[in-house]
Amino acid sequence: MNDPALTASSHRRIRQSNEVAALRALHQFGRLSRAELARKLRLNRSSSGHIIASLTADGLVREAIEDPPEQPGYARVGRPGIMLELVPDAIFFLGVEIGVEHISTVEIDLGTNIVSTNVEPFDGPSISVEAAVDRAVSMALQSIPASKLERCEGFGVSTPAQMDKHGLVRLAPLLGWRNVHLAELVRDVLPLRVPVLAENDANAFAIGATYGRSEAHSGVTLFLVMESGVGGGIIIDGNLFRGANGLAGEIGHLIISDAPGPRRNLEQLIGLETIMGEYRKTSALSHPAFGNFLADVQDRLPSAVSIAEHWAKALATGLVQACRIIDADRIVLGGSVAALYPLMAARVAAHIHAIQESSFPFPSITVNDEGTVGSAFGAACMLHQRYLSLESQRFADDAAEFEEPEADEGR
Amino acid sequence: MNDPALTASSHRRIRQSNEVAALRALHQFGRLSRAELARKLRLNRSSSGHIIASLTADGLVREAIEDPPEQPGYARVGRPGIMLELVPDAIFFLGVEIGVEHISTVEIDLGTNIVSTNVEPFDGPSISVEAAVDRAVSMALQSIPASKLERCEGFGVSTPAQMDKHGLVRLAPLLGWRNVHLAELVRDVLPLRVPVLAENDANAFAIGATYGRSEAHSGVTLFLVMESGVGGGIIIDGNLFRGANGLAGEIGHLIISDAPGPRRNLEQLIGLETIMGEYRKTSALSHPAFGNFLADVQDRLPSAVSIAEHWAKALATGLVQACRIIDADRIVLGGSVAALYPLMAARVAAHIHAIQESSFPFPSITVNDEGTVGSAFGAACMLHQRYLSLESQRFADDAAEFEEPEADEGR
DNA sequence: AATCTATGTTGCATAGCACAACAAAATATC
DNA sequence: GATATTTTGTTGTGCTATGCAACATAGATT
Repeated sequence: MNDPALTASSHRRIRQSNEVAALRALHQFGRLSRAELARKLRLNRSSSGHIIASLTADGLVREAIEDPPEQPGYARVGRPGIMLELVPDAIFFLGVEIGVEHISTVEIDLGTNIVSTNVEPFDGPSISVEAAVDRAVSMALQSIPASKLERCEGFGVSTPAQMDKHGLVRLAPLLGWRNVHLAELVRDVLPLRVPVLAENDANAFAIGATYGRSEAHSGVTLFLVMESGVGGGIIIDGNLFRGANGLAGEIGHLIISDAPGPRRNLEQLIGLETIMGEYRKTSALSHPAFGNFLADVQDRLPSAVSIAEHWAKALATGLVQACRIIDADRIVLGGSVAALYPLMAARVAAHIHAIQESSFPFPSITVNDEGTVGSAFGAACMLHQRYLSLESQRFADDAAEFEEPEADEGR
Repeated sequence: MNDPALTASSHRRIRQSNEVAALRALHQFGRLSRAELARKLRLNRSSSGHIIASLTADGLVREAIEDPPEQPGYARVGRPGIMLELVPDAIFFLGVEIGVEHISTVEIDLGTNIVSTNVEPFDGPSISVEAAVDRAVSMALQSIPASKLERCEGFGVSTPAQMDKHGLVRLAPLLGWRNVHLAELVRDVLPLRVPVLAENDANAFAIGATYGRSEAHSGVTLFLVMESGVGGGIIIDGNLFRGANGLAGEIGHLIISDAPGPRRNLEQLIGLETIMGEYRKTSALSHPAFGNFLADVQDRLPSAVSIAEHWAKALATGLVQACRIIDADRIVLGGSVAALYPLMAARVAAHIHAIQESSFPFPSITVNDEGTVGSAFGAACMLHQRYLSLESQRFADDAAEFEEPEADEGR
């Protein structure tokens, strides 16, 4: 019923769709002239001009002041186009991550540049949802002057929880939440009437790590976040693939039951705690850090290398299993444990080769080195993505009537 | 560049998009009045009327002659609408499956009804690609009168092979093919200028089993085909998810390495050959068939039950692994081995419960009882789906200019 | 029979795009 | 250096599909 493919185009919709396409093209390619835009969007130069005029009037696009640095060989015949660009500070989006031990907030602008961040320690398990939301919202708004607030166009929350696409948390074991409507709670507290989205932290991280990257714009990206827990997310053609319950890509709970004894899942084999638990047994240091472990691996200390070898094998097994099912184009590793991968890449590759049948291709593996605010950044990106879509607030004139006149089975 | 989301709507595009939406709505809901259609498509009754007029002129839609059977309580106040329906025999699509031991062909109409089928034995491994294609095409066209040929709007091929979305086969181990452009070969042989698509047999089967089913229209469906081999396909929101190499859902090659010794993949644990190999050891019959095995399981013969129990456990393990990654909404089992599932459903459920962590939901499992032409039917459905999309031949007037003026990175 | 309600059709208004023509700004050519 | 060439941005016109409102129609309701 609400199948977007079944919804008709109308007149307003055409313009909306084309304005959105123009904004996305500018976001994706940086700077374009009207004529270049027209070619990319397969429409007439005159239409392109009209659309740009609308967007300029709205303050979202402007003509770039300085000329692009004259790249050698870039001189083309004909009248040069006037470069257009998004106005970065036209609007902004906020993202917060309510973690177990900290809350992080991020402000990004229309160009998805990080404007400011804020990280504070936090004791998740001992604090109620309401208090956590209060804290997160006030942290996010803290550095925003009142005059700027109205330019906020979205608020995203990420947290380690199973939740549906509406932001209803079914279960957050690490925080002790159950059946709370996180997105609603945020909407209630937030002194702004902007769209609010909530998402699982690993999914949000995956969005943040891929959003705007042209590599991830098409194809399948499997993203892994390896900390004490191991989460994951799948990005298909630039969009998060949530699955039925938002659990798609939760690769940490794959069963890697090579060893006899109790079943072990991937998280228990490649997570930070396992590594450090093993490492502590062999390290000479009294309070070894992960950095010490990395150094020991680099120095080829046998005890450390042995731990890393087990890690590499388990990781390889998990990735092969995942790729048998989703056939990814690329794998991106994130989280602090990902720093171990470059040291072990050859071993992981060898294990992959040994495990999987030779006729299967295997995607490239890269490491993501985002800062500590990756998940909050991703939450903010979700709203940037939404703004650059037909669900954008900019087209909210008739959205009020779209209040689902008929029952719909979700998803 | 060719991101469809970046392609602008133009005038022609509006009408095309709305005609397509109308056709899809009629296909999905069967019969609708103009007013109902207008509501579903969120457009004005008058526009709905215009669109229907176009489609009627094209012979694709007609007013239903007999009134719908007066369902009790269905009498509504106001002038009753005139029911519209697709004209089933306005056009048709052909699908062929080039299997290892047989070739099947199917003709379907605009209502995705099967008009005719044709199955012949075939010795795949000993025959060249060209000969196989020749044979398949002539079988498909065999029963079509020449006068009807021009109403053909698409030709689909399915075969057990790894291939890209353009129909370029990388490898077909069972048929001994390598690096052949299957879709091109068919286009060359086919005496029709219609779209040709090729797809892996399991993927095609998955499309056929879900296409037009409202359940599969949204959400994630994991489809398993269990014969001597075990293939699979993933349908997301009604569309096939191919992955990077068309291998998404190839769950048969998941590694289920519980037992020590050589690695065993799922196919080797739950495939028909394994079951029958074990069964032959215990059966009193000299040439036992799968049906005998099913009967023995039903009769609770210990030796058969033991085999089935191993099957159930391996299946459960594979399904849990798959759902950890794609978080399916539903699982559909197909192929002849699927007949074993109803007898073992409780055991499979018990294993699933034992294997996976309790906090994870698990989708429903159903059995698909399509005939033997499922894969050929699916191949034909792919072209039906294409026809009911903006890539439809009906809009080919400008498609010729769309010849990719600039390099594009595929996918 | 009169009223009500929803459908299908028709005429008109409007919005947005394509097209063509033109001025502008650069390179290419002699 | 003057002219031709190429490409860009703009402007005016025409077309097309939708929206809107009015009306006739066909059944149910009273």
